[in-house]
Amino acid sequence: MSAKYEHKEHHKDDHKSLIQWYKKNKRSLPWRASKDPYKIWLSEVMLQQTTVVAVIPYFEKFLEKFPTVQDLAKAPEQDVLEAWAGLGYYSRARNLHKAAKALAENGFPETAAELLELPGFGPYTSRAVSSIAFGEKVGVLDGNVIRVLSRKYGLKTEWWNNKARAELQTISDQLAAFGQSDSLNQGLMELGATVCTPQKVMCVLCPWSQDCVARDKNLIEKLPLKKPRKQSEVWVWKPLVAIKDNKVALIQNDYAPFLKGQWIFPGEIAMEKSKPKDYDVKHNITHHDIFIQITQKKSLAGRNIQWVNLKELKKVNPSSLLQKVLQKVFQKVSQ
DNA sequence: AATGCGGGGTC
DNA sequence: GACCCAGCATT
Repeated sequence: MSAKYEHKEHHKDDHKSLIQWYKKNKRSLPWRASKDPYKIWLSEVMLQQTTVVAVIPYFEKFLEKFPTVQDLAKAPEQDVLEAWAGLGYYSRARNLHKAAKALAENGFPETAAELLELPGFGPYTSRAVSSIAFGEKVGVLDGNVIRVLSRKYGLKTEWWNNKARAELQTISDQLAAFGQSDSLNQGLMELGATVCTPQKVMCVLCPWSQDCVARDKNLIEKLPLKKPRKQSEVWVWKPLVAIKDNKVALIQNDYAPFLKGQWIFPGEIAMEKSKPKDYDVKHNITHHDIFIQITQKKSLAGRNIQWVNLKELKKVNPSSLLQKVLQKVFQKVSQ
């Protein structure tokens, strides 16, 4: 054990104060009303890169459509994607569906190690489901937990590096090992989401504020360390948009550096030094800043073209990029 | 180890 | 409008 953790030994009741705080202050959220592993899992996957506010309506609707893991397993993938449309990161939905097929058959394994074998279950989701639904004494490590632990114990951990990240995982595991790992893990995340936030930190509400290294040493703004970022690139995309009989012409993307292999409008794309003066729509995919200049066509020919009904578009490609472009096209028409 | 995947929030 | 955010799969 490194010297860094010895600090922690001085505060052996950290887990108790956090759990007590969580039980008193937790928000009432739809997925907290149940111990059903399916619902816990669904919420964790939806919450992976999305905010609580955005997730709630999707979560409710999704469960109306697919009330059990068996319902999800037997649904066509396109229906699952449609229910996910707007949430982003659509491979999450595809993997959710794949895993549902295995889970519907055999039921949920109750340990993180077993869950980890399933598609879409990484270290975080496996531990979240096993601890929250089944009480396994394993700690979670997500962005919230990284922030809380880095500050509380004053750790300058380069958490994006796997080896360094393992140190934080160890601390989280140690806290969970005391018991009530469900409340402990959710407490860590709740604290990070509501009190120990990236900005406007509310230490006055924190159960750990009396013994927080970052607070003592005025390091709140410095921790956690920031991951170095890849510089963003400016791309100008000139899609050809042809609409006929409520159908739109798409090709399988072999020319743009984003959404590879997915059905998008045909057209041209180029990387530029700076953003163009005129554009119709702007979209962002990771480090691609995409400036879109739309060309409307009366017709389009080519053997690779697929004409997709506008009502079915979200099933073929749920990305909001296409929705944004079409919205602009209809806006132009009505002007 | 590095890259791709999207949408939303903040200032 | 510029900048920030992060879990999982793939390569």
